[in-house]
Amino acid sequence: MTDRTNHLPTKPAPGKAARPPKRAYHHGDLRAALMRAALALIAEHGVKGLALSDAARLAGVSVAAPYRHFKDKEDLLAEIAAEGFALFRDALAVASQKSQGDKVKGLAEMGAAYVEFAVQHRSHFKVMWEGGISKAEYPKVEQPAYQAFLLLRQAVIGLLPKAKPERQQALVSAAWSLVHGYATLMLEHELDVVAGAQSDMKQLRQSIHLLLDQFAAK
Amino acid sequence: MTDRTNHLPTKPAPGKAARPPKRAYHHGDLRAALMRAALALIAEHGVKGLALSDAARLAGVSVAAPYRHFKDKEDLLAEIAAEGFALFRDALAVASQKSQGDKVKGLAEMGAAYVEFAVQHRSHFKVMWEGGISKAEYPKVEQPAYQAFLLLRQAVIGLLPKAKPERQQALVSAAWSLVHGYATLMLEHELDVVAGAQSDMKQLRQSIHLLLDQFAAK
DNA sequence: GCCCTATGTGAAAGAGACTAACATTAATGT
DNA sequence: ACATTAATGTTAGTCTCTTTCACATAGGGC
Repeated sequence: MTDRTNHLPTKPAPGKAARPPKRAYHHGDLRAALMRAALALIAEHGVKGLALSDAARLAGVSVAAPYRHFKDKEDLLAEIAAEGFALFRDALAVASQKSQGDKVKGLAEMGAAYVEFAVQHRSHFKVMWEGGISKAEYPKVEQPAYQAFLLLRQAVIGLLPKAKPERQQALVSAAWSLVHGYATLMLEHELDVVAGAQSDMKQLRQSIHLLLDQFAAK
Repeated sequence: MTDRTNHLPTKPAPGKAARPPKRAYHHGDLRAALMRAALALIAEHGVKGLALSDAARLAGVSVAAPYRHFKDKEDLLAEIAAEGFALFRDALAVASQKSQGDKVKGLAEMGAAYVEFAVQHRSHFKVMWEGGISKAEYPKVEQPAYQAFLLLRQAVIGLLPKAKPERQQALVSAAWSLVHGYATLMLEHELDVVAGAQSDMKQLRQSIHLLLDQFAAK
């Protein structure tokens, strides 16, 4: 039953003739393989439905093997969350560069990037927000998460540089809440009950502009 | 007043005497007791951390007893979600009545009620949204959830009765996303990184008005 | 080649979800 | 009243998953 030669999408093949991925005892890159396996399983069964033993089986190793690379299951999830937040931060950074001139547009870009990330990295996103990972306990997670927040904050405050701090803070939490709520509701298909025929991303951009354009007006 | 007959911590008291609230075989209202026990445990350890067996122990029965009242653990969670959505819907309904004259204020009230519910019914709210309950599978959950949505939708559309449907829909999803995102981020203490000294609810009302006041302007 | 250590394995303990067979009580009908 | 039946609890056991432990294997530096 257990196909020990199957390392997931086995991507290596950097050389020539694909050496039969016959894995002998040592895997080679089990750590990464386990993370990919976990992500694949989460995409299928949700975070709650992830069994570490399934990830191990999918990677073609014994159920005890993961413990050579992760302290426990939560540690694996934390690693995925950390990776996710790093990707997330980078995506937001790219978006923030896009429209340097038009600050309103820049913020809208960032909001779109926020939601787009959630869609394109569903599993990462779910682990990041509903993985139950305590950021205080995992600095590896908190660090990129905080950097991502700072990018968002900067983009919002850039619109109202002279406003009172309370107003800036209200705006920051409002903008964050808007895009975060949109992303989470969409991932759970809750927004299906709202939408007409338009696509999710079109609907999103409409919502974002509807609200963020107003930010500039003030 | 759901206090039936305090069945939670029951001590057999091997000695004689004492007519302690000795529960004789039949509990009396185990179904409700289990739901309360589960909610208490969820408040402490989160949805993920809930063990059905712990709820049983807390209710003073054997670990098999819950299966006389719930098909499985998910069924218990679905029941809690259904109860939560019913309370939620009622809370939104009350809020929608409050400011019949001023529609903008009415919507702000509803938004505040949304978040206030999340705070005051933390455990219910968490089960409702991160419990992993499929609404298609549990009509008992979907029904009150949909009614709650309709209340929110009605409040939003009431502001723009003549607008084009796409615009109305964008507004509905935006308003929903805003309050939902705010509620979820706040429950996870993510907003702590934003806030100054102001309280959560004050911050919320500021955010809501900041955005919802604009709704009326259009 | 040899040793050290990183990495993988099987076995087993412990916990939680669930089931089956049995026990006790509450309800109901006559 | 009393017997039958339906509800509701219990004990014991199975299954799966998490985690640990002692042991096996391989790769790299000397």
